Amino acid sequence: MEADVKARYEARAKIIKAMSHPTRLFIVDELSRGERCVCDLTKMVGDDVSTISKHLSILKGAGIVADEKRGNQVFYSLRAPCVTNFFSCVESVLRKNATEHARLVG
Amino acid sequence: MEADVKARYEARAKIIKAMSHPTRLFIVDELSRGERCVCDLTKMVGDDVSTISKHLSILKGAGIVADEKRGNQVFYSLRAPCVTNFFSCVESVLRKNATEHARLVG
DNA sequence: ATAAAATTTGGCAAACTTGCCAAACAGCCA
DNA sequence: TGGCTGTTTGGCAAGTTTGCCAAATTTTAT
Repeated sequence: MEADVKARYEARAKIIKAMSHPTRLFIVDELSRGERCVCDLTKMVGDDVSTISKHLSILKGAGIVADEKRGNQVFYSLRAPCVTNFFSCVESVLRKNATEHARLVG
Repeated sequence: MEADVKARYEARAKIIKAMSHPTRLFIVDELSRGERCVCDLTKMVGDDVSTISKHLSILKGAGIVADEKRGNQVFYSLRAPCVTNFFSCVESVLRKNATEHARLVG
């Protein structure tokens, strides 16, 4: 594969990779309902706040979320709401997988 | 997060994770144009055939592609063509990132 | 049977990811 | 100022992913 084509797929993969973690997917789903501060997300997920902060910085680095500081809180919001569209496709794959599995098991 | 909710996001993440590699993304893109044998994909990507085979088994394990053996070749095809929809969103994020970057650099 | 072509599997080292803790940093208020 | 709350960063150990090679497997052809 030529270097420029490869670079293109690497750039694309970086964005998808940012979504490829259960916690980050949960965060994206939650942000689709409106902005949330780090403290809210931390309470919901239940991991250490430093862990949540790092997940958020990965999403931000990919350009998927935006952050805004207000007072001593940081609010995150979806910068690319279209990522929400991934869910319906993913759900359809999961349903198809479940059906196939049921068929094989009998 | 409750165990069942967590399991749900893990299942979703597994599918997105399967797409989160440049080579696998290329393969999905290529398969959107029709089925391809492992040998075709290997030539296009230029990695070792065992590497391509492993990427394909990850995509298959996620339920994204299907395989069919014909003669001594194995043909892969998209089992979940909706994953192709990811690309337009990813491209829009990349464009937005590029614009933002240009703005910051001046 | 034997060989050749296509694909998968096992194994391994290098690189990357994850999630916790502790420490640093920033903003607010007494 | 000092302390408090909210967030980010550095560091690290454990786990995961990647991509190559060599070996095994499967199918076709001689």
